[in-house]
Amino acid sequence: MNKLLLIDGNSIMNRAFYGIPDMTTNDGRHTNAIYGFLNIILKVIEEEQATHICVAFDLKKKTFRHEMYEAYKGTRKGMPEELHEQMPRIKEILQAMHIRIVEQEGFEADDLIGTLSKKGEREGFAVTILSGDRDLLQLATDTVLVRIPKTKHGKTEVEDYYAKNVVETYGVTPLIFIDMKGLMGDTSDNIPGVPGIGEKTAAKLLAEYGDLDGVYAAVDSMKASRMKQNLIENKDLAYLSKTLATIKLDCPIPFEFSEATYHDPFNAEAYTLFEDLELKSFYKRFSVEKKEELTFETVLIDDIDGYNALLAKLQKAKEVSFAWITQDGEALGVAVCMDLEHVYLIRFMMFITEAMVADNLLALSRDYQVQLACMHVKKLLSFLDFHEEDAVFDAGLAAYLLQPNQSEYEYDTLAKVYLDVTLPSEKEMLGKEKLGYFSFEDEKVQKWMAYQAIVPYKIKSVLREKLKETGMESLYDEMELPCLYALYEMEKNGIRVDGEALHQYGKKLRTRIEELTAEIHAMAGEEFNINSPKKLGEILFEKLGLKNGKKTKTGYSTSAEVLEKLKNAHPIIPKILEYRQLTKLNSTYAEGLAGYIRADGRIHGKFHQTVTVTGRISSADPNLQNIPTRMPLGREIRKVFIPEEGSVFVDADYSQIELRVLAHMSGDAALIAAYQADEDIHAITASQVFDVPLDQVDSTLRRKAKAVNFGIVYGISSFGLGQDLDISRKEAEGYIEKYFATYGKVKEFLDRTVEDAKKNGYTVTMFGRRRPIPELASSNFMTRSFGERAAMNAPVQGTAADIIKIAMVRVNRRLKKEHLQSKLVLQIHDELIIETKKEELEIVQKILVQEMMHAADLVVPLLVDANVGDSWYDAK
DNA sequence: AGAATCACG
DNA sequence: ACGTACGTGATTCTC
Repeated sequence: MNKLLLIDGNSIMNRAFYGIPDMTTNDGRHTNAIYGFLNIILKVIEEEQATHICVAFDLKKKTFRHEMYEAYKGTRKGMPEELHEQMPRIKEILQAMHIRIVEQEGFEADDLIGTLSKKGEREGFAVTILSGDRDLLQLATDTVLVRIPKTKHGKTEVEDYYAKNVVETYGVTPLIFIDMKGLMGDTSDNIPGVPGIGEKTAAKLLAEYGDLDGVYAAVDSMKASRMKQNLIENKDLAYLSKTLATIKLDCPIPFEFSEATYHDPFNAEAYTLFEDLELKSFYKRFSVEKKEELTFETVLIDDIDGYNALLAKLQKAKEVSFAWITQDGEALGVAVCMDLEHVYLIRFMMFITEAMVADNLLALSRDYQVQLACMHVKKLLSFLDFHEEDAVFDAGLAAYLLQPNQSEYEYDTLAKVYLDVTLPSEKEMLGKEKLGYFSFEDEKVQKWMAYQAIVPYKIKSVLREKLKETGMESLYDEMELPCLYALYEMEKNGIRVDGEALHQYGKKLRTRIEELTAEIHAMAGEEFNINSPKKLGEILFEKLGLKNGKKTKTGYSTSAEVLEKLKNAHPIIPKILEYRQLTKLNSTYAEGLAGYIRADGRIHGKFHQTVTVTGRISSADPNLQNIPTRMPLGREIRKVFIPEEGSVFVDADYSQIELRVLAHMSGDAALIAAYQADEDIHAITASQVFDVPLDQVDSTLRRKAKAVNFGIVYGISSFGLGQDLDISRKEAEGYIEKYFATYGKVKEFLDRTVEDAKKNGYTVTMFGRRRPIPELASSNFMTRSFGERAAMNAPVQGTAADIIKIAMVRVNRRLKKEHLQSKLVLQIHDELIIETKKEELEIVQKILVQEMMHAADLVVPLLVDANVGDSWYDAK
């Protein structure tokens, strides 16, 4: 039997748009609705095994029913621009996929679907209607199925309705469903209905009187009530609503279903559109061979003569790019490229050893003046002993500066952005394949290796050019590229951890956790998983009946913020708070860190340079930038981070670097004066904002002022500040106004920053680092507001990040140049830690403090606090 | 895979 | 009227 699928294009696009987070192509075109739409319809097409498909759309021109509504109540809201721009694109895609589009001037999509469904039924199709709009339920019959997709916890589930299911759910038949809409209205569909009548009442009335006419025939005999009054007063509205809700079944349809067969959707034409919109998850559905847009020849080098001949050519080349091919920390070979026609794949083996090739590559840079390029230099340094002076071009790093909001910088992404070429990703090429000696003979593996060498070769000049254009060339050459070597040092050095002490700490925690678990279960009267916010919420707010079920998203919030307010409501609350704290310390730190201690007794975490949008470094595996310090018990962990024998830690951190940067960038005289006089900035702010003489500022006022200062740096909002200080929005508003009255130039600076960012699409730090903020162009208030706050924060946070990068580079250089054995071990955003040989303590501490203080020339001093200790705990 | 929570700057 | 502080990463639970 032929299956006809009728899709309500507008409503599904709408659902997809609001259900899927924003997605854009690299050049900023929105695709979330298209993506969601295709996902839903392809899923349904597959389930239904549809043979014929029509997608109906509304045309822009207003229809009769719209006009009736607008006559009733103002103008209908248009769709947001981000959705609007996706409409022509989805139609283009459907066309390319040979899916019939139905549009008729003067008719809405649901009228067309109604008509088509009747026509389909008459012609013997099994008809399925897919819509996000419950209005369409009136079309359900014994054979016509109406399917309504719902997003539940991120997953799309589809509700199915035949006529009998409509009766089960709403208590009325699909035809009477229209009358029901007439009575109850539908806010999402802009149908007014009769005031005071909702789903329950409407169903009751219709069950009793049959239909709308029946209700009104009997209205006079009803006993006096508010409802009766409403019915009588709004009779016209009820009938208007019914007309609004009635779907037409007699539109002209100028084609036959034979012209709507579903065939060959994943063809070459469709592929180019999917590719253009970067809808990668659909690529695999296409069987068409991908066009090879990067043509080159791979040459396998696996004998010494071949290698020597290649090496001779490389030594005469001007530019060479390469990729060190590794798996699980083991090097297999190297891909090399010195022209656009060939990629040489050097396979490590008996006579072509890794060490030899590594030496030869280093020599290319050092002895033959060859300019080298590759993708992720820091990852290579454990194999190739490049130094800062070698100036190997890092395509990934350059691409990060140009677009720091990208999630990764692998060859396929770089090729798409800078060459407009779509290459299969590593995952697509290799899957879960394990590489080995014979992989060099596999064509796919060869391609994968080759891409990693040829992509940097091809894009290097483009990246250079763009860095110049955007004024970020010196940022790249003088800050980011050298910084990578300092970061590598820290990764290589690692930090020593006392494993036994860590174990003892964990043991102490676990003992207390067991006690707490028992106490909490006893108080709750049952055993349950305290780690499950869902279960915990049920226990607290249902079983124990605690009042504050206030914050919800997918249930009750049980965050510390909420629990803190309930502290005195029930003795179980403080126990839970303590339990939370201890389990966090145990799993993330005590147990988590233990797994990272290597044979050398040290933890070698990773420092990522191309992750944050603002220019900061991030730390992972493990994250060493969020080791506890704020709470005493958590802070204890820092005692297990210790220097090796004969060394101590020197720990130096900037004092309020972001506020100082703000003072400099805004040029605010009051703020600058305060810092130049080395005043307590939070106390000064308190005195100004709260109109209190400086000597009468107590700790509470100072704390509040500190929160205001933080708020300024974060892109102040009265709501956020109010939340943080637990005061009213109004009160917070007052603080902010007073702050800006005191520091007028700061306000000017923040306003100017947002304005420039809106104009340019990005913010800029003192050192030229850009952060794109596409959210500023959003038509969505919330998204745009976020963009504004981010714009206020980015130059400040970013400049601070720039400054400490400069300091790191200079400190690292001096340690090397002065042949010191001390080594950088950690960077925590405004803090640097050096594991210092005791005999070098004096000089190293001086170097660290001096270089940090003078890393940037601001109009206010950059103050640095330094401490020495036998553990991280003691050095802070 | 994503949400909730919480550790840091 | 909209519903929020900026920037990260790890763990656990839930789907």
